[in-house]
Amino acid sequence: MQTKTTARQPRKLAHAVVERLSGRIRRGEFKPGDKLPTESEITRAFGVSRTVVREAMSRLQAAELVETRHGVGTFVRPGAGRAPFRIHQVGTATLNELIAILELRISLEAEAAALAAERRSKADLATMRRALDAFARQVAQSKDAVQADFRFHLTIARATGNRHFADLIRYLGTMLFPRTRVNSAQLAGEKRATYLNRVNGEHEKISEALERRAPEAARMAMRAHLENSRERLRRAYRTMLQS
Amino acid sequence: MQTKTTARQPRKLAHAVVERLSGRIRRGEFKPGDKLPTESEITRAFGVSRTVVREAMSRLQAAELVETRHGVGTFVRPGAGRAPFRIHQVGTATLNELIAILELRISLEAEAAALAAERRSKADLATMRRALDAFARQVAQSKDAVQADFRFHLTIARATGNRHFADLIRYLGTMLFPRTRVNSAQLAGEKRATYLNRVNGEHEKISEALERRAPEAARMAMRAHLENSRERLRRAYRTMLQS
DNA sequence: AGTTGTATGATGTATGACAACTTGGAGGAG
DNA sequence: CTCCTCCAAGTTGTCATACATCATACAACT
Repeated sequence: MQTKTTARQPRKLAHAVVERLSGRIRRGEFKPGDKLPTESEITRAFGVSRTVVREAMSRLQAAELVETRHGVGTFVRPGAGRAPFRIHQVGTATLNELIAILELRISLEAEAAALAAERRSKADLATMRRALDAFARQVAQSKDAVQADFRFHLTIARATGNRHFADLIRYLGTMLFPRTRVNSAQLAGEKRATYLNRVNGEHEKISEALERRAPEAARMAMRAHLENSRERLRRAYRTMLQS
Repeated sequence: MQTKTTARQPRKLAHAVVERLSGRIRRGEFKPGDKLPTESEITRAFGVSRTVVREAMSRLQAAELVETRHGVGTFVRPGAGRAPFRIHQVGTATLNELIAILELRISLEAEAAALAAERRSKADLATMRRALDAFARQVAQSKDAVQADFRFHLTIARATGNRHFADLIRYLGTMLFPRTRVNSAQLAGEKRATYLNRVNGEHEKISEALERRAPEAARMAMRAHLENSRERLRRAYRTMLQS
């Protein structure tokens, strides 16, 4: 009963159906808005059971390639084929991977700081202030102030008025969060405190530039802050390898 | 038989199961590496058929929250809950939306140009040259040289050696491609030619900076190029509204 | 001890039936 | 003739059952 087309790899039939259908969508054989064949038609065409077809449909839906309306059919969604941006890190967090992501952050946050300096509202300054205070408080309690740190950066991104900056920076943040925490955990006692205080000082410089509505100063301060971060990262890894 | 928990909205049972399971995963009740209950257990727990459970599983897989191994079970993937970055534009392409995306591009490509000026290989210069030639050729044939334009920018992104720059810029490019084409189609004849020649000149300036390994010059040239793009966009929309 | 066989439980697929929903058109009321 | 109602056909959503395939643990055999 089964056709020879996919007989080689009988495991994951649904996967094969997904591949072929999504291929035809991306290739433009099914254009956005088109109604693609009914489940029973696909069943006949591919020689698989409806179970498999439904599983495949489910995946296409999850990929936001199609949209199915109960009792009507499934349709190709407008803007199909645009894969979202994602960072495919290959498990191992190499130093180079982290630095690559940091380069992206430098690029984005430097510009974001400049834009925010022009556009920030008083409310933005207030939430920024709260983040900075929380940071200082956490440092005093010998905690890793990672959350407050992130909130500070995110507030600046939001102050640009361009939500894409905030979205992207948050995404990048979630990517390298677990690791930065590990890194700061490497340091202990005195060193850790001085390190965090220096970070705090850099944050204050950025904040000050935003208050003064000084775009170029903000850009430079943010760039310096993140480049210092990069250097700290390099050093941390070197000492880690030596121990 | 059915529990009251989701009886209100009997449509999309699978969706409900997905919500509850993904919620428990994000909430940390199921940690990465954990094996979550078998399909029959979930069937009993939620009072739905195995069909629904499998549909839910399928979506969780597609979302890369879990991974199922045949004959063993389904496990929570490490790094679950990190949604990829995507631009949620709501159909209508307002001017502000396009400018917001362009701001991102400015931020990224300016830095990319600077990095590429330091790191570019001779091969990079060659492919850049090819893109520029193709651009000029297309302009001579009165075609919209969008593809060649994009290839030029993408080559620079790749020359940074940081693949994330290339990935992101390509993503942004696919976002605003259809529209830029529309815009350049607005212009006709003489104006279009002078416009494209000016773009070509700006490209050449960037290229020259990359050859000279002059990071700051490359950064400024790229920034000027894209800011000009932004102004052209503003003008095009203004004239469009008047007609 | 080391290998093989087998039992068990898990996911993958097939099949048939019915429920819920949408749409379009037949048929009656005005 | 027009409009409304209602139903019938077609499609997706859900259920139930059975069997196939895979992975693992443990018993049995050499």
